[in-house]
Amino acid sequence: MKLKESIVKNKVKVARIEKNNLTQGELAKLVGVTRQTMNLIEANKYNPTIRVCLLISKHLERPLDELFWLEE
Amino acid sequence: MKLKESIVKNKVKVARIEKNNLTQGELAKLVGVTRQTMNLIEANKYNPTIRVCLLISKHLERPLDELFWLEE
DNA sequence: TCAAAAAGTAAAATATATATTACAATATAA
DNA sequence: TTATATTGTAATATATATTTTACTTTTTGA
Repeated sequence: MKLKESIVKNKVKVARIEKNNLTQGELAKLVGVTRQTMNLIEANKYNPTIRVCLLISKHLERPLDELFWLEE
Repeated sequence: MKLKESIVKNKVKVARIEKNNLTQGELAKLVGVTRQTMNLIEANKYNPTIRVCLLISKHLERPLDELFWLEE
């Protein structure tokens, strides 16, 4: 069975900058992933796990539903 | 770099039953995953992707933040 | 300007989410 | 009861999230 085609979009980059001007590297470290992973997430290049998303949400102090959504 | 140890918990099962008494199989089909995947998610056996979570959220009409959270 | 920091990106390796198949255990309805 | 639907679970295979390493491009501050 195949997943629906819907694509996940996010506003992590905006929220990260609004949060103390964090760098990608700093946020990645807080969350516990590599900077490259954070970079790809911000660029909507893939589909992170809910644990990573919850940690991003926690450190940026923004609700999940505000940070991530389905496009189309 | 290793992920923090925090574990993702969810209340998909409760929300699924509250939503028209959906079965695991029916929800899985709506979301586009197998029943086994849905079963493992409900049992907190692993860490689904944000896309699957967003699709669950959509079909159960519950916000992500209400369905999934970090424990400890 | 210019140097340093931050961000973008890519290839190969690894870890793990998800599928597939199959069967056992439990709930439900007749 | 008993048959059937639903749920729990397990082994193996596959797809993809994430890491590692490394380099280029862009931004920023002196």
